[in-house]
Amino acid sequence: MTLDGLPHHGGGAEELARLLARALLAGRWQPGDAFPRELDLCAHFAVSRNQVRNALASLTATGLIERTAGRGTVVRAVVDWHLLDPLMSEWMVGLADPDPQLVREIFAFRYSAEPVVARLATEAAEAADLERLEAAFQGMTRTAGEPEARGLHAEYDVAFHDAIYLASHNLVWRQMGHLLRPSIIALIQSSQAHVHQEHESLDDSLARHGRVLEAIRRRDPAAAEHAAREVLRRTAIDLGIVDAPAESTH
Amino acid sequence: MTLDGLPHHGGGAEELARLLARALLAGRWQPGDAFPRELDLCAHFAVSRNQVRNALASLTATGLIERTAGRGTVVRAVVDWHLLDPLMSEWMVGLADPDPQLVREIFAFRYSAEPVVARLATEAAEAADLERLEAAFQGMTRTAGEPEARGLHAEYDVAFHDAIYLASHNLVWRQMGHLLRPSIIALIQSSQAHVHQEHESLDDSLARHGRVLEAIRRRDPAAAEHAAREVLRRTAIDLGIVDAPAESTH
DNA sequence: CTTGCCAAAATGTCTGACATTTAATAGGCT
DNA sequence: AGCCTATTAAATGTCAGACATTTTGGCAAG
Repeated sequence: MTLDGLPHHGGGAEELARLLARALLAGRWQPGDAFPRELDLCAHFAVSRNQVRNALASLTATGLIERTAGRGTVVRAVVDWHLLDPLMSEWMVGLADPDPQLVREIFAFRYSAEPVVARLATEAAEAADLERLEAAFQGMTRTAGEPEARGLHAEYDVAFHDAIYLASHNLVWRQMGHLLRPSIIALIQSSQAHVHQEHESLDDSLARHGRVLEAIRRRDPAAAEHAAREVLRRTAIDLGIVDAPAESTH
Repeated sequence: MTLDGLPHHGGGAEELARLLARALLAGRWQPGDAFPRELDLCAHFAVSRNQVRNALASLTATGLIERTAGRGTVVRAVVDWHLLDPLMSEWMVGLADPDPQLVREIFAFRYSAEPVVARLATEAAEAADLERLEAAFQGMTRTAGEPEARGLHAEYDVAFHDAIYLASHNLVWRQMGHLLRPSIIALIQSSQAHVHQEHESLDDSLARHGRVLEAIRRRDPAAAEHAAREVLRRTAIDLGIVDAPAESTH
């Protein structure tokens, strides 16, 4: 419950918030646990109480902690976290050891949502949206298989899926593009672990992405929905969420 | 651009934030406009700079405004708003004159999302979820048609749809229950306006809700998806988003 | 055993001064 | 005139310290 082992930081309330948030996301405290007091944080990080209070305000706003006058600060349960807050997504990316349960939940959401969004995109996409999809797909193609461009490839991957959400032209759906980055970053970290069938997997994934693009361009709702689901099915395999390609396509 | 006409308030930064947020949501300022300065807000509302800064921090966190040292505070565009932030939903409920475009966007989202969520619910619902659905549905039935219980009926309506999201047992989907309250409150305000075919509409809506419950209880994914879509189709008519029941059921 | 009071500890608030950033402005030089 | 620079003004950001408020627990009287 102490704050031993937390790294120091350069400066600024934002970075302090990020640091504490990542410790929380990594499971450093359990739900219901007492969080360090303001003055202890001030002392440990050598910052003013202002900075600490600002940082804690961010954690409160994202549902990570709950503060009450007189009682103190306690850590909230995972179900109370505001997973759709952009700040939260920012804090999740590059997390060394993300909670596999959380990764699975986010993926399950995407698996159910993205086919619908792809369908919407066939109806709402305009020229600019198609260009964005096209550019992202070509970026993916260009960087595929180059080991040193792994990060860049992931960025194009994020851009591709984000472009689908944007193409839906719905204010609510497009908010959820934030979830993509942590989800996809987790994917490449996971696939870095098991280096099995690297080439097959990538080619297959690329082809499936291409079919989504094509379906949206043809404005074929059923095909887009199906293709998006196929992309995510491939991703599920690579993430190790489903261990075998034993499932049929329908 | 001034703050004439803004009502005063009882006290507390939360209420001040709520007040300013509602003014923003009501379109009091245009995107890109300059927002009042801290000291002006202090003077107008007779509160300390602390309270003002706390309130503005909330508005910043929800993407309503953007602040930069030296430049000031400017109002952000609607596409930058964090519509999925619980605070935002709280601020939206009971808004006197909600932006019809925004209401339509939120409804379009629900129309595409809830059928999928209902399908998930058939697979993931447990006993407690069915009880919650059942209780909400019976509450809706009990309060249907009673003019003085209009607000209570809306609450049961919210509870019913929220129960669907909860029954999906997915961390991301259940976050979106927040969107329901403003959406459904807008509905009853709208239906208060045109008092056409009050009884028919309510009976029909109730029956469609019942079919969702039944489908989830039977664990019939296709039926649940279809029934949820039918509920929202009814709602679309009542909201005046589609003006006629000219569309076929399939 | 209960009740009430008091003290300790935590977060919340206020105030005033100062720091920093940004934009506009005035001035001098070519 | 035109341009570059230094200054000023105006806004948000930060700090430090004292004080207020809320909650909890202990202690003592009944």
